[in-house]
Amino acid sequence: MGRGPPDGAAVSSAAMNATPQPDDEAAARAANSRLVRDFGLLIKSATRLEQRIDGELRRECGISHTMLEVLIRLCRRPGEEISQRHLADDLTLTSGGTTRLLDRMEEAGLVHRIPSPADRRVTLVETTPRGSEVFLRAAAVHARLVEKYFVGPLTADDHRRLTAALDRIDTALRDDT
Amino acid sequence: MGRGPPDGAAVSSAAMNATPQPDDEAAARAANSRLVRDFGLLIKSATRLEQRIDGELRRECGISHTMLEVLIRLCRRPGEEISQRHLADDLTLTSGGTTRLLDRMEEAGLVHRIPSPADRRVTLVETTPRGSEVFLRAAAVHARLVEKYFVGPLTADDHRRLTAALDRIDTALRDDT
DNA sequence: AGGTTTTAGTTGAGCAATCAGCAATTGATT
DNA sequence: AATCAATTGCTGATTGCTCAACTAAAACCT
Repeated sequence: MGRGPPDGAAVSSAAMNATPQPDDEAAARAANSRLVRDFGLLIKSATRLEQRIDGELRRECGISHTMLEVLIRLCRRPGEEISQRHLADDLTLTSGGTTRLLDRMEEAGLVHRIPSPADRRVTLVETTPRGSEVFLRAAAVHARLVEKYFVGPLTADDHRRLTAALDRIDTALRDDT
Repeated sequence: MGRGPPDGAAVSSAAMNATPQPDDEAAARAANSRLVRDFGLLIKSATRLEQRIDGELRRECGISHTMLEVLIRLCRRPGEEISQRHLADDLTLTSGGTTRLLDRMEEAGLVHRIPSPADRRVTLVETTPRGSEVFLRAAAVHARLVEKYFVGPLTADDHRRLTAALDRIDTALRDDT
């Protein structure tokens, strides 16, 4: 009653399809490749993780995970000038997406925009006091979830190696184009 | 003219905000936490990776990464009965999302739906010959990218450990509700 | 100077997902 | 056998992004 197919029965329906294409075998081989599965796992677990934290943040703090990422960057070094462009690059968003994200955050009273005195094209983004406050609550939720799903299942060594590996992957991605 | 703030100047604008809230310091501390950054890296690198492969697949094969994930599952064990529900769970999609995803794939001639003879609520999904064919081309693109960004930057040992770690994370996520 | 090219941000249109609500079918309870 | 609960897939409305076209400002050439 385990996971594997019970050998014969399940295969019957597709066998009626016509001549068993030579493609089918090749496709089955490709689909069962180790790398394909591993890669899928990376994407899937990251997606699940983000969905989980996003849902929890929305429920408990009323902000999305993306908004939290913005607040993280704005709170990191208070007073540092951060432009929309900079945020867009850092968050892997387009400039248009960033515009509207900040529209929503501004409307929610979490940030405000200030035209840069040095360059009249750029607008700088700052947290409001309310932004910092919401961020603190969100950070607590975040910490709890990270603890549970990211730290809990891993040894300290695993964690260190995982981070290092991701960092190399991320660097490779950024360096290319 | 480097990256870091030139010490005094950048801080001035925020300092005018009012009384320096005690929150600000706490927020800065939280934002600089090691875990926050590591977690962000996981999400970000996975996102970038998926965007990259998604774009390449669309350009070269005309399908999205999500569609590829569907084809992988349908080709893995040809003849195995796979319901929409099963796909939805496996892809971390809602049933509504799956319905429309399969609508598009059916329209593109990649899959077709068959009502299950055993349970008239469920509809089964199969690849068409064209689906297998497209999958083969997509798998080649996929393999090239996985090789470049997932295998290239890592040693074999890193890769093995990374996968194991992700598997534990994914399991923890699934086991919890 | 003066004209071209690049960069920052906004906007309209479109896409792919979500959520919430629905009908049909099945299984369980009495 | 009749009801009630749970499950499957579909649909309208909404969300949050992308892409492409646009304006304004700055940087770069001769």
